[in-house]
Amino acid sequence: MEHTMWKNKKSSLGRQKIPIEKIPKKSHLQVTFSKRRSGLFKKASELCTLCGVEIAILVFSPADKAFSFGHPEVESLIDRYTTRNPPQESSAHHLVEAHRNANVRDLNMQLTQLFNHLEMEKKRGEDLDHVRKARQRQFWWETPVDDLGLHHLLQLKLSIEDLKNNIQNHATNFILDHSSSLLGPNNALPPIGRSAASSLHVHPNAHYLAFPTAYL
Amino acid sequence: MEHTMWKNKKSSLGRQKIPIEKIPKKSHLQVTFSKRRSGLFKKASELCTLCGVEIAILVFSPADKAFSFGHPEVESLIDRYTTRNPPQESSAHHLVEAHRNANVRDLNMQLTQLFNHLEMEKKRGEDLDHVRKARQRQFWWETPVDDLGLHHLLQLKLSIEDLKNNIQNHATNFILDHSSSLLGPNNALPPIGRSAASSLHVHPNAHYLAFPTAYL
DNA sequence: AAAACTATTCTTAGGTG
DNA sequence: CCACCTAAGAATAGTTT
Repeated sequence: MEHTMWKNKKSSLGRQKIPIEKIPKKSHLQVTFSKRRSGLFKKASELCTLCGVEIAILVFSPADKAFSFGHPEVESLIDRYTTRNPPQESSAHHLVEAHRNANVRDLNMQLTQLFNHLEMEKKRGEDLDHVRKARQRQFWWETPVDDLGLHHLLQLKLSIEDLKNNIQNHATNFILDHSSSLLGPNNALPPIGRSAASSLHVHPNAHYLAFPTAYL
Repeated sequence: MEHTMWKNKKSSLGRQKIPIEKIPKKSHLQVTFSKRRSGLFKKASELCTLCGVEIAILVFSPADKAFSFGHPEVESLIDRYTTRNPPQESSAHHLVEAHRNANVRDLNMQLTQLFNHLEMEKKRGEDLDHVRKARQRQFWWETPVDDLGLHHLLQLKLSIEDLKNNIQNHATNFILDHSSSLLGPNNALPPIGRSAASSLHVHPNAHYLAFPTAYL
């Protein structure tokens, strides 16, 4: 049977050392990606178990496919993360002050960028977490996260752009008309912060907003 | 010098197998957490380099300290993830439907300008990052994000967050006041979305940003 | 394209300074 | 806390089925 089993020829050279740099061969890269990804997720799960920590991992392949690992759940951990790196907001009356003489352009500019981060603030809708919770059960790290209705996303994107313009409009009018007063305590409005942008981002990788971390 | 070198006593038993379950001893757990966390981040970084993928990792310790790894950046990856998993859009959608017809056109113009500005900011950031990258090739995940020095962008971020709250408040009032009606012929805004355009849709080079690690 | 197989490299538990 | 050490255990590159 063995064509080359003469004497002690090894059936495999075993693991070879490879340089940590981009793998040129595409097929090879794909295999490595697969293996190492699951290795990474396994390590993560072990760390979760051993140390009782919570971990979320997001991976975007070169083809822009998304994979994720999350214990207990990606969504809730993202929420926690974004909550902790708080946008450091000012108080409501400060806002009124700031925008009393804001013009349309400023609003527009900020509004557009707002949408890049709007997702981060939609965490009020925790209802969703419950829905998702049921989905992943065992070997959660093996679940590809990718398949979503692109259709739906595009639709949503349009809606949001419309919304953006409308809000702009009304905000302008509002400011002009009642150029003072009327801002109650913030935080009154869960619903609007809930919108999603499209999968076709307006920002490739956009501005680099980083907050220095100061945990606890 | 060797206190226990008598005969062939081994100086170490080497790695012992441990069960994958919560480590009971707290001090021990902390050490393992430290070691394995950096191991995990190293694996992630290797995967990034080898396969050209983008990865974000969030870790919350039992003491609720946050650690993160991000290539190119945690925030932008989170953004991408949440964008692709649209949480839900009921309320926003209603709002959108309610205000289909706005004076889209001049907003359009402004937004176009806006995007140009954004491009500039982005380039600035990339340039800065390029410098950084040249400086630090290895172990970039250990690089604190604080010295990014994108003062301008941080400032911008603040205004965004301010505006966000402002808009929310305005929207709240608006919704309360005109809680229905207002429908009209739609008139979408092709230019501003420029989603399909994607002229700068590939991130040429990543940014090596990570958050400094805190201690348990 | 996925699973099995190996030989090798890599990671890390346990210890010391 | 960190860096280093040792050697056992794990992960995996390359190959085969």
